[in-house]
Amino acid sequence: MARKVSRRGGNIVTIHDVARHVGVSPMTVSRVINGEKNVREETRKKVAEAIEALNYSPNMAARSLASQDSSRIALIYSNPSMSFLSELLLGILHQSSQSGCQLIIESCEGPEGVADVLDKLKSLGVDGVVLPPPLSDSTRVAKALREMGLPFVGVATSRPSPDAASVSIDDFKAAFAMTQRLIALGHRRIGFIKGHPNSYYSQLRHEGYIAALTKAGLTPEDKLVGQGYFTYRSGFDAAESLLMRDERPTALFASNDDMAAGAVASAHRLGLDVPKDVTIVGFDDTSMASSVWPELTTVRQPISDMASLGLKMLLEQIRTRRSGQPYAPVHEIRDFAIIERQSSSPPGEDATD
Amino acid sequence: MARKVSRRGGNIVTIHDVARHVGVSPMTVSRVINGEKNVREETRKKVAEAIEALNYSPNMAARSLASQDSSRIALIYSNPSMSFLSELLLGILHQSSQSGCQLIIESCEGPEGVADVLDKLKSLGVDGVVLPPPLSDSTRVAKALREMGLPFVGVATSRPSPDAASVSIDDFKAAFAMTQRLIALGHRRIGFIKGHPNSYYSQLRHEGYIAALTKAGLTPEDKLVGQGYFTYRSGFDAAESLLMRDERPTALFASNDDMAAGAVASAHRLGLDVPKDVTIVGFDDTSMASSVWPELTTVRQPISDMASLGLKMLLEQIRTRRSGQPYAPVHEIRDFAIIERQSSSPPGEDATD
DNA sequence: CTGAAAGCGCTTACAG
DNA sequence: CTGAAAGCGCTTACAG
Repeated sequence: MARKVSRRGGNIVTIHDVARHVGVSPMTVSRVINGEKNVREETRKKVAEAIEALNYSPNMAARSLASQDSSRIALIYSNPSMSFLSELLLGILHQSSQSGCQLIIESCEGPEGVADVLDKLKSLGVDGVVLPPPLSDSTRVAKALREMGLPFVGVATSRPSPDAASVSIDDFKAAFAMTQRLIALGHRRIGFIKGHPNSYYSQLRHEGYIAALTKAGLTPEDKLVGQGYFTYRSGFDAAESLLMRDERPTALFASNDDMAAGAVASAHRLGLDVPKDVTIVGFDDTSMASSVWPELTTVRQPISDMASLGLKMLLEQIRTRRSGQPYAPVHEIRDFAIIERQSSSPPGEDATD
Repeated sequence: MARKVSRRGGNIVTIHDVARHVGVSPMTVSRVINGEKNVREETRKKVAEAIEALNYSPNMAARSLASQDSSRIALIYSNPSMSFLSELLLGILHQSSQSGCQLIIESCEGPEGVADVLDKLKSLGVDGVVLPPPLSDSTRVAKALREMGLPFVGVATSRPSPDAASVSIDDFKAAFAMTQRLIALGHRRIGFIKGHPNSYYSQLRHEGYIAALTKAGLTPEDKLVGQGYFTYRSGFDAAESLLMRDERPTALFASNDDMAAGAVASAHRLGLDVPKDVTIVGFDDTSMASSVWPELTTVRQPISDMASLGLKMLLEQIRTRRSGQPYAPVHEIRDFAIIERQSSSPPGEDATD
């Protein structure tokens, strides 16, 4: 019975092998695999055991060909932080290998780049798009996608498109929580370094900072707030002017890790110890946060999980649409976490013990 | 003729549509797509035009199902730099979406982790493995894979397994070239920060530095060499002791970017300007190099290309093996590039103009 | 140089 | 609750 060996040398276990092993039809095995309900419990169990015993694993190609469910998903990105991107990719890949969808990655530089990439996606027959920041916040991109009739999901968006799915954290709440933590440590003069002005989540983080200060009975002061642009250099510069004030802040909250790292460098250059002389905290928990020294206390976004969930939601959306049912966009909010590392301590003390 | 609409709502262009459009058989179209030679030039051209006109793009699932060529490729990694990983992933993804192979990503922590992951790969029916550093340098992992009979490729290996494929740069030559560049700038007292002692490429880079010095008639001095461990902190510490010497080096060559970034921070803390007082250069061109300020002059490895090529080679290897032909492992060497940024200049001058 | 037939491993749509 | 048939879009292995 050299059935499997006809074309190929190997001996892959197929759904037929499992079926024969149990004494049922391939159809029943298929049902078990896909978790359909109308299978007798006893049958299901026997099939499951056979699957285990034969070490069967479904052929994704066959499955997606047969079910016509082979979604081509594009991930388009433009100029994100590399470490952000890598976490995102990890999550996406994890999910895509499970879902058996085909992934296409495209980078688009500049505003014209986006149009070109969108054209390309169309001709590639893409079924859906994953959008990381800053694209996920672009109303222009959202509009274009909508006009193309292409489903999409925004990952880590601060301004989710109302008619598209999204996964994000609550930037306001996260900045609020981090500021509260700083206050709980005993800090009263807390500086803030804003991100790029055209980014909405930068604004949300700033507002979270203000709100926490206010709630604690502290007065937010403009002179304790510096303008950054999410870059190391901008964090360096902003921190420098903040730290050279007569009444130096005892803590600095930079609204991303690159700026926080720049702020640490600036403090060092001024002869200040971190965290002994000044506590410096970041936001995002990118690899930068744990690369520099001292390692940065920061707010962690579970990027990888968010990306994985985002892709899953997108796939469901595509399936729903295909079946002709109406689709109600889902906006998921994931939990953030405050990660304490060596760059923070009570004012005037050293956290590294 | 509602053929395509039978099961699905859409109207995907298939090989049959193209065939009908041209007036040939699907087989001929298939041949054109796969670049087979036995097709008349005229026919080929007409088919190519139809493909263009109909905007046809082959269905990967069908293709890999029919050709039995659907390879499951695993990428296993352990503790690499995130920015390295993201470049690698980009390259791998680019290639895998073109080749239509299924990608599985597994992280393995620690030496036991590797064994577990390998077990998992086996039960998953993986056809080949991509190995980034430091796994790509592990003789243990190579041996285990060999015993499992699983083809693999090492990406950015300094010590390629003789019987497995690999893609790398010439670390010795790259370090040699960077050191020569420093000498050409006018530096004579050039310090070096070594990487982790158990890493072979760290050693190669050190040897390249020594060789360039020697070739230029300079005497390599042990006291100009510091021991690092590839981390920011270790670069910081090593640079500190190097820069506090009486005869301070005018340039520091750190054998990766994280250490170079740490060295810059250390210089700043000592009140030294980079590059005016000391030139500091790195190696790898990870995102760290362009995140910090001043941005780092460094050696670029084309990670993404290397990964993409590596996967391609692996796929070829699998195909060759399947056809029963003998496989001769290929070791590809890619070109590196010296990237000049703001952290280097002639001694005593400022490069940022 | 070109094509008709059979098959890849799975699922959909029907029957029972 | 279970199964026989047909088909997903492509390629392999033969013929001519």
